[in-house]
Parts: sequence; structure tokens; C-alpha cells
Amino acid sequence: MTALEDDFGWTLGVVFRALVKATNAAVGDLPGGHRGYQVLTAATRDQPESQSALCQQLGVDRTVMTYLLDDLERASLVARKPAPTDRRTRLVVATDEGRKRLEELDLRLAHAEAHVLSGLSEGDRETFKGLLRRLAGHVNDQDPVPSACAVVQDIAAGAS
Amino acid sequence: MTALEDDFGWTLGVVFRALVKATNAAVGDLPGGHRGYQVLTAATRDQPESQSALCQQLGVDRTVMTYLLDDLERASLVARKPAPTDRRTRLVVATDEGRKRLEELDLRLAHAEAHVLSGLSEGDRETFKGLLRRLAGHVNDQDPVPSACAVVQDIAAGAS
DNA sequence: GACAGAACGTCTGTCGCGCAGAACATCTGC
DNA sequence: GCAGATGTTCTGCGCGACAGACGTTCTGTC
Repeated sequence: MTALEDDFGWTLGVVFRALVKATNAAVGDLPGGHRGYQVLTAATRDQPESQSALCQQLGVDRTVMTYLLDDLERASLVARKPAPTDRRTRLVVATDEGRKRLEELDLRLAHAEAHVLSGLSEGDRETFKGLLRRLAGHVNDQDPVPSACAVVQDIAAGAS
Repeated sequence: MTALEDDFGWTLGVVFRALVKATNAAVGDLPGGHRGYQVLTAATRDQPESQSALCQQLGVDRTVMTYLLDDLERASLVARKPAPTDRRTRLVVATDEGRKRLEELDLRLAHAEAHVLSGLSEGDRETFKGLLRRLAGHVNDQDPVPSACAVVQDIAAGAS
């Protein structure tokens, strides 16, 4: 309970797990749990240009996305529409019901987030979220699909 | 690539996944990958008082810890010793070889961490890690085993 | 226009891991 | 001495990541 407190991996894991738990509890019976929420968010606000683009954004395997969308579609929250420009791809769009559901969820999720962040003051919370946002943006830009090879090279070069 | 950027869950997930990938790449063939490293760290520096305490700290299931330790023990990096005070429990201690291996790993891990944090300036990096540390400490204190019930109550009360 | 190659989505199989439950050894309180 | 609690291990289940194969569709070349 001492050395680990300083470990970046450990601290990040603790917070991440806490958020996932809180989020899953908050979304209740939404198909797909916390990932279902993210899919719904992306479908409503980001107009994902394809199913696989969505996978990449969310870090979800494409084979999982298939039945994740199946479940959400069965619940009438999103719909798969064939893309007019490329009939191989399917556009994922939220239904009216999905959008309505998302509004409710946003409220609940805000509380889940606040629950996890309750250890920080108001100002620190914003600072933290801001830094995290910048970090995620950077990570996502340089490495949308983290190439282990590059990392290994990088590390090997540094550590040798 | 726009709305999600603001989602706390998404940003945290992106950074977490990136770190896990980088860490796994950095530890190479260490049994247990990034979790093996954390076990080794705890065993070396934290003197975990029992196997299950270790599970709780690391957020690992106890059934997984069993064969995680099996693998590390087979590699002569840690050892299970019967606790003198309670023969039900096993103390997890690092071997000399384990401690030596940990020193090498720390170097490599520092580079992996730097890789993930490379989007922030030196100062911001420290700020971020400091806030994260406080957050993890708080989360861990109030909710070592996150009780979904409490969270649900909390959220239900807040969102209604 | 025909064809090779690539991309998208789906399906199958495998593996790691979290979770629930049971079994066993051991400890604690009565 | 005995009932109940606790630590560890094992088994079975389900979810999800990953790799590979397949059908459909698009693109570039001849």
C-alpha cells in the first residue's frame, strides 16, 4: 500500500477500474454496459463513418462490435444503415429513442464521474480532466492503433 | 472524433489502454505481463501480508492470482512462504533474482511511461501524476472493493 | 468489360480473465 | 470440542480480445 501508490500504472488502473464499475452501475441495463454508452454517444454526436472506425475510436475489437451493435439495434437505440457511398460499410446512427435514452444516461454518468472524482477539489478536477483530455488527444493522434513494435524499439533503445 | 474527446470515460480508457500496451511491450516475456510487474513490485517493496490482500490491491481476481504466482514462482522471481502467524495464508516475497529483474524492468517501464506521457510538458506531467496519485489514494481508501450497490444508490439518488 | 487485390462486416475458434461456487486447511470464539 | 469465519485452490461459466476464414463490395490495372 506504499510502493504501488507511486506506480503510474497502478494509479491509472485503480481510477480506471473505479470508473468502469461506477459507469456500469450507472447505465444499468443498457445493452453493452459502459461500452454501449460510448457507442451511443458516438452514434449520436460523432456520425462515425464506418463500423470499424468506431471500433478504433473505442478500442473495441471488430468482432465484439458486431454483437454489441446487434444488442443495441435489438433495443431500438441505434440502427445500421448502408452507406450510400460504399455499400460495404454500414453507418451507425442513433434512433430518436436512442437519443432520448442518451440524455438520461448523461445525467447519471455525470454523477458516476463526480463520484470517482470526489477526491479532488473543483479546480483540481478540471485541471485533471483537461490534462487527461490533452493526453488522450495526443495518444490517439500519434497511435490510434498502438503499434507495439514502435514502442518496443523505443523502449529497447532507451533502456539499453 | 469530437464528442468523445470530451468524455471522461473515453479519455481515461484511451490513456489506460495505451499504457497497458506500452507496459506489456516493455516487460517482454515476464510471466503475467504488466500484472506480473505489479506483483513483483508489491512483493519486493510492499511486503503484502497475504495473497488476497495482493489481489485487492491490484484488482486481480484471486483465482487468477493463483496461476499468476505459479508462473512467477516457476520463473524463480517470487516465492510463496507460509506465514508464521497464520498458516492459512502465504506470504509473497521476491527472490534475489526477482529483485534484480525488477531493477531492469523499472528502467524499461520508465521509458514506457514517458512514451505515454510524451504529450505533456515536464511540469504538466508531474501535475498530472500528482493528481492521479491523490485520486487513486482516495478511491482506494473509500472503496478498496468498489461496492456497486453504494454507487448505484448514490447515482440513483442524484439523477432522480 | 474482366480480373486481381484490398477493404468491410460477419462468423468461428482460442485464450486470458473476472466471477460464482465448492472443497479443503486453518484460525477464532463459544 | 465444535460451529463459523477466513485463505487458498479448483471447476465451470461468460465476456471480450485476438487471429483466421469467408462473402460482399470497391478500386486499380489491363
